[in-house]
Amino acid sequence: MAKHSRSTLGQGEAVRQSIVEAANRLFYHGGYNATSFTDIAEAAGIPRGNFYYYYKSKDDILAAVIDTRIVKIRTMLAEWDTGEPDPRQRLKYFAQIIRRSEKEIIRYGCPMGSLNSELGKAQPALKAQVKKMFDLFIDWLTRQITMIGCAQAPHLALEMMGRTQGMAVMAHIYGDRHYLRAQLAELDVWIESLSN
Amino acid sequence: MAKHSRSTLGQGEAVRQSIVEAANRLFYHGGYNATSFTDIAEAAGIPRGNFYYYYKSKDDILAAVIDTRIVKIRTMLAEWDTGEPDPRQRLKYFAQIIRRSEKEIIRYGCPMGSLNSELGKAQPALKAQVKKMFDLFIDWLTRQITMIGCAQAPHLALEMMGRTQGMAVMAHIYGDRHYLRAQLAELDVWIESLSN
DNA sequence: ACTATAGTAATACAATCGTCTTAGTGTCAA
DNA sequence: TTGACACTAAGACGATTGTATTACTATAGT
Repeated sequence: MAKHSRSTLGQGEAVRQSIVEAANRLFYHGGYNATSFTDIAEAAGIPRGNFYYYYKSKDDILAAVIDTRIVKIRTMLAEWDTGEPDPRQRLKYFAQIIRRSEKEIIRYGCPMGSLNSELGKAQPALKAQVKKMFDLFIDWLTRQITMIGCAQAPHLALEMMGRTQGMAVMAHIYGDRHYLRAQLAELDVWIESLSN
Repeated sequence: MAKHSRSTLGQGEAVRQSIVEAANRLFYHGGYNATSFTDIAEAAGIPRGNFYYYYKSKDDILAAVIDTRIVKIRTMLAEWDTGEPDPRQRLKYFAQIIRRSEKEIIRYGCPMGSLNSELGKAQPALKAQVKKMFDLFIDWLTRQITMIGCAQAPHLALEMMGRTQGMAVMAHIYGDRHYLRAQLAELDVWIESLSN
């Protein structure tokens, strides 16, 4: 369909990207196992057979999906680090991304948590990939809490992450917007109460 | 293999039960979509073709699995209700079942939460089934908290359930026994602090 | 002894799965 | 003009999916 593609190099890079974007969305909205090659191909607008040229297995696609998610997360956290000096405020940014994706969380749960739920059971290699995303957040949270001056920062980071996972699960099950908001408000209070 | 089965009626009821038990275990340990008819048949020790006699679809099996889970939960809660007069202590029983299934939760996550994660995305009929299990707990928790005399009991029930879901997710991701125990200890403190 | 019935065993079925191959297109450097 | 190369298009591949049918065995009531 593209009339004249960029000349010199890598016009297929756009296709590669559209595959990953489609897969990312489908994995999130429908789950990994429930999403077929055909689904991804259709969503990405390429013929099914053309797939192997870009990714040689479904696991490969997942790896690519997770890699781009990781890059996005890293970028986001880095922006917060440079844009906001107060670690406590940074933690509130973290809570803010949940508020911002309220609708999607209610519909599909947490994109990281639900992926882990599915892959963490019997696919250890894929689980390790998913864990990387969590590590990113946990490490960052730990750093912020340490900067605030709390002892037990790693433990508190896990606790905070656990809270968000819990509220995502419950909001997903009950489709309850108000519960989610109330929990997030309490999370803000919790953040405020840090540094004893 | 069974030499002489019970005479009068329903020797197939045992088979039915073994199918549900096998399916329950496999759905929990491997996930619903990742578990095939063949897997269940093998685990239950019956030929694949014999399946349709008992359950006419995979969804039917899931429904049966959830039904037996619901019966178990209902029984357990009823036992607590009759065996323990103090609602606060009953809530601690609830926390106790998590402690008791520590190993499985770390390996496979919460059997209810992970099922919802998988089925809640794009299978609304099955999601509704799963939600029934949560309703059972939420209603019971609400009743206990009401008995204690707290205002906002429904909200607190959701919060407590959310906490347990969160810790289950995190414990599953990080395989962390100590985190789980610490969180459960904090949950006990939280229970103790109820009734202002 | 006969028949209805409950349950077993084996397999057929179309559809779809993830994977892989092959033929062909268009573009650019030499 | 040619050949190399990046990419596209179509479909074959065997395996497995969930579903369904059929023939068989054993038993129990009459």
